[in-house]
Amino acid sequence: MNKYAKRPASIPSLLNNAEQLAGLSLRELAEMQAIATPPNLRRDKGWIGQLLEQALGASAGSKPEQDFPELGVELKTIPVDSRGKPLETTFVSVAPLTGISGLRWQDSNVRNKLSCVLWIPIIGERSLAPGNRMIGQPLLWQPSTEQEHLLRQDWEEIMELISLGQVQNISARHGQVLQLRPKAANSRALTEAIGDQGQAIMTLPRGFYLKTQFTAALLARHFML
DNA sequence: TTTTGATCATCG
DNA sequence: CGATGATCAAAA
Repeated sequence: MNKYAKRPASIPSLLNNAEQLAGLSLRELAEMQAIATPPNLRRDKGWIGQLLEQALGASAGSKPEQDFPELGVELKTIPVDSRGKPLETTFVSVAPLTGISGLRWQDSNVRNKLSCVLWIPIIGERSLAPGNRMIGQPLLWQPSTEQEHLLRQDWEEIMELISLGQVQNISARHGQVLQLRPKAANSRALTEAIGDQGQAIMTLPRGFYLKTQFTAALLARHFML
């Protein structure tokens, strides 16, 4: 493993590359990549994700698609404590707020992104400096039948409310495993949505997030193997 | 401005 | 002390 990471040609090779990173601290990986380690994440909230993307040869930059489109794999880092429990909900994708009539689960961004995910746990409490956090054992995951059913139910319920102009009445409590929450740099960043009379309104952009209970269960299965 | 990567700050 | 809602930075 060096700083000139190649795009893996296959899923097994990607998984193998990820396994080679397990046990390293983020500082060690950053040094191998010749990337500076920030003292905290206040101004570098995407640092961990970008570090792993580069190390594994993921597509550069921001795209609404998967990180490894030719493999159909999405890369996600997930902060966990020393017991492997997620510290945060996991962002999945921005929620479409307009032009959603006829949009089906099968064609949704949420399903597309979650169809195959390479999870990389990052072990370390918030108090731990980013460079001292450790890379955990990766997990290649595809939703089970039950998991996909839960995701679909939540997604369909939330999308129906959005299409009915109820965006502003949806709280993060809707849904069992998937939640809709604001996703914006600040409260002034607005996007178009449907109002309760069917009119166009401006509102905060929203994102779909996986609840910690869901990701915890998903990781627990792996850690117990 | 919107997408990516997320963490921060506060409340019950 | 976990969940919810708010917010941060970079790239395109």
